[in-house]
Amino acid sequence: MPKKKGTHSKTGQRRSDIIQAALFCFDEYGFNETTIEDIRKRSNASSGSIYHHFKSKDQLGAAVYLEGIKHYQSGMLENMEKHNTPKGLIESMVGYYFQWMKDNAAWARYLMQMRQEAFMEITENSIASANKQFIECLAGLFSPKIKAGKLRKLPLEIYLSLILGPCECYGRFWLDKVTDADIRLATKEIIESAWSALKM
Amino acid sequence: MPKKKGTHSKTGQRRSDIIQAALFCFDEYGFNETTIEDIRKRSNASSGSIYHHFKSKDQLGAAVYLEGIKHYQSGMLENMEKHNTPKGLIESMVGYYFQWMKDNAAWARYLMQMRQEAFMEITENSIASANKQFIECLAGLFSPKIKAGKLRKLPLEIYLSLILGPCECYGRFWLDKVTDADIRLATKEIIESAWSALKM
Amino acid sequence: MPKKKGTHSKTGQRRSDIIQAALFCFDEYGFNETTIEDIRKRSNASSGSIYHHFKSKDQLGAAVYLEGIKHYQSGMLENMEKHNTPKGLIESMVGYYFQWMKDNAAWARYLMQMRQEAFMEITENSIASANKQFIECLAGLFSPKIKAGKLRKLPLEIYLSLILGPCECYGRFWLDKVTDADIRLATKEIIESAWSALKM
Amino acid sequence: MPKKKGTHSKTGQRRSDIIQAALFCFDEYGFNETTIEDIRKRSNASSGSIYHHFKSKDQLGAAVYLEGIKHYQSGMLENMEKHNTPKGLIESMVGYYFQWMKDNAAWARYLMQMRQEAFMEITENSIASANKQFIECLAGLFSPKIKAGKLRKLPLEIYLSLILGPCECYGRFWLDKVTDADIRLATKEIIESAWSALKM
DNA sequence: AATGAATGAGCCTTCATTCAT
DNA sequence: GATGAATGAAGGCTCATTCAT
Repeated sequence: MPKKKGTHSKTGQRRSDIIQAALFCFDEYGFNETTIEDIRKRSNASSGSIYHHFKSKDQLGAAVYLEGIKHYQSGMLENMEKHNTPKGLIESMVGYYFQWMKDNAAWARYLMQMRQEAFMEITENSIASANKQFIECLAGLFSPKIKAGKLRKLPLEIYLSLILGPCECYGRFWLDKVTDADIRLATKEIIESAWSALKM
Repeated sequence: MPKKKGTHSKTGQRRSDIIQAALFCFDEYGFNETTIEDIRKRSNASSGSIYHHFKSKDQLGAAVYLEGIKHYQSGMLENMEKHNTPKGLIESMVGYYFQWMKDNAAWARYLMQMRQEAFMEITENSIASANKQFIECLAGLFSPKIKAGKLRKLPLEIYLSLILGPCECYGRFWLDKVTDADIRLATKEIIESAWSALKM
Repeated sequence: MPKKKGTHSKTGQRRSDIIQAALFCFDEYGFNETTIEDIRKRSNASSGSIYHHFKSKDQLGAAVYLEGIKHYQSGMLENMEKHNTPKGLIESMVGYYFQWMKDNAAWARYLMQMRQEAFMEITENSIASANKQFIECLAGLFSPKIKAGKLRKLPLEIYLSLILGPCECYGRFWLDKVTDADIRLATKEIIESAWSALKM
Repeated sequence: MPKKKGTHSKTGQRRSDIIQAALFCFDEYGFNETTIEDIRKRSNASSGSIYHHFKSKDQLGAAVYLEGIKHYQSGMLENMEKHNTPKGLIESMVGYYFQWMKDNAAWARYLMQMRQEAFMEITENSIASANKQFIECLAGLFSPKIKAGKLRKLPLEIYLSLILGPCECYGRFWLDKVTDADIRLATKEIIESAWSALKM
């Protein structure tokens, strides 16, 4: 009877294991410093198996990235739709940002770090289109409030900068453990700051 | 059979050339994708000369980083000291941030990208101590205003997040040319947002 | 686009080929002058394959060394056990020494040359322990004869110096072809010299 | 007033310092592992100065070697001439061997280790001719005793093997501190062994 | 689907050596 | 004679990727 490392053709367990192992390693050592061998060890897969599921290391990196932003973005949008008031949108963005960050610290760090990487090109724009769609959804949520005169008419980039910019900055403090960061206070202050700037 | 490219024992010209060449390449190709050969070509130095001035590629990367933050941080502090009023501090931070970013786009991109890298360890904390000193200077500037009741008493991380967080976020849009970003507008809005949140 | 040169998962043929190629090169050019490329060419392995089997060039050097002394030492002990009389031990040591040297000239040169190298540290004392065991076995063979009053009671180092010291010295003459060395004569003389010094 | 590291055009102090520093490093790290930089540091000379005195690293290595064997060989011959009797020659060789080894341990180790190196070629046979001359002198000392029927007629290689072979072997034990080696005993035993083998 | 030995291009780094001062 | 920044050839080693099994 030959070896078998796992049983499950359909579940995609192996694929999922590899992604989790890769995320762990990328977070621990950095993407470039992580070798396929590292991922192999942690996932209990063979290097051949990794290449069976992902065309290349970059593809794997992109897959991890894509899985991360999809999770993050869809969750945020869901959350915003539940609190679809002018202030509620802002509150839910900030609130969700920190919540997701705390629940998915490794992913949060990875997404921040990889933002600049040349993944767009590799994934044939899966990532770019996810981002684009996210932006459009956000626009779709804010737009009615602006038209209704509840929020100021400003470019979306300003909205994002005032709402998520501080979150990212504070989030990095928290992730780096540079501070014993009081996320509750930050949440409150960032919301107030953005609300006072964006409300009509 | 070495050629000599010029002499300059004292000027440190060679060292400076290498740093400039490295910055250019790191920005153009990314740190990991840049080879010593790339830097050699662009700096007109030999690989041996590069290693004469920097112990390793990582050390060179750290030196570039350090030079960048020192320039950025000292400039910002200088600027703030010239506008040492409660609102002036905020205005000069935001204003300087964008000004420096526009004047030093390559460095700005490099500093953002490399933030997470393991340079701290290599430089024996030159970077960490530069950051620490910067933070302390900022605290030293804000503290009197807070004590005088002109600004709210909040952790410095909140101050930084509300002032520089949006700058970074918007700056990234600008650097990525994702938008035809109106920096003037962003400056105004970020200042107002932060001021309304931090003023007493 | 790798070529395959042949497969042999279990046989360890590749590993063995590399050791043989390395020994040849080390003997021909010297350890330091031998490049991995030299060994690669001669073994028909890829450089990657060499590093798959040996962690480093030093490790490879140590593996060659270890294989050599194991062969030499076990053969000598075997031979001595077959001639386990007071004089027989001495005769078989000297006889085997020269026989092995002639049959394994490259290895003999390599062992002599590398004796001082810092291999001990690398191999986590595989070499040191092989030597220790060899010494103990020798002691185990001589000891009964000494206790039985057939051989003089002297430190083992003296035994080795009087028996193998001349062999090494003469062996070096032979290996260096400094002389048209008459090994038969040397064998006879060395045996007599040692025997007359060590017998009771 | 420019720097001056030492004053002495004629004494050859600098050259001598470099040789001493080189010997120390070669003994400590091995010839190949020693860099010019190591020697530079220890000798307080500049790399340029080292190359002013020696054409190359190999030349320096050879110079150290040559200085060593000249010292060793001339001392041994001197000593033998003072005890120019059949047994006296053997006694003085063994006695001097150990005495010199103890007084010049670093040199002794270096000479043993470098024996195989390709110095001959570099030094235009300075070493080879020193060796040749040494051998001839030895032959010149033993020859009369052989012709006078006081010592057996055997090839010089046998003489050397029986007298110096054991010395080297035991000397190595001593140098490696493998044993708390009793040199007095070894001297006596080696002399007796050689004498009984070589005397008529 | 899985395995892991094998591949080899490529890169960082070392270090003996040179030479303008 | 001395200096040390500069040179660049050379080589050890890594690691993403392949493929026979």
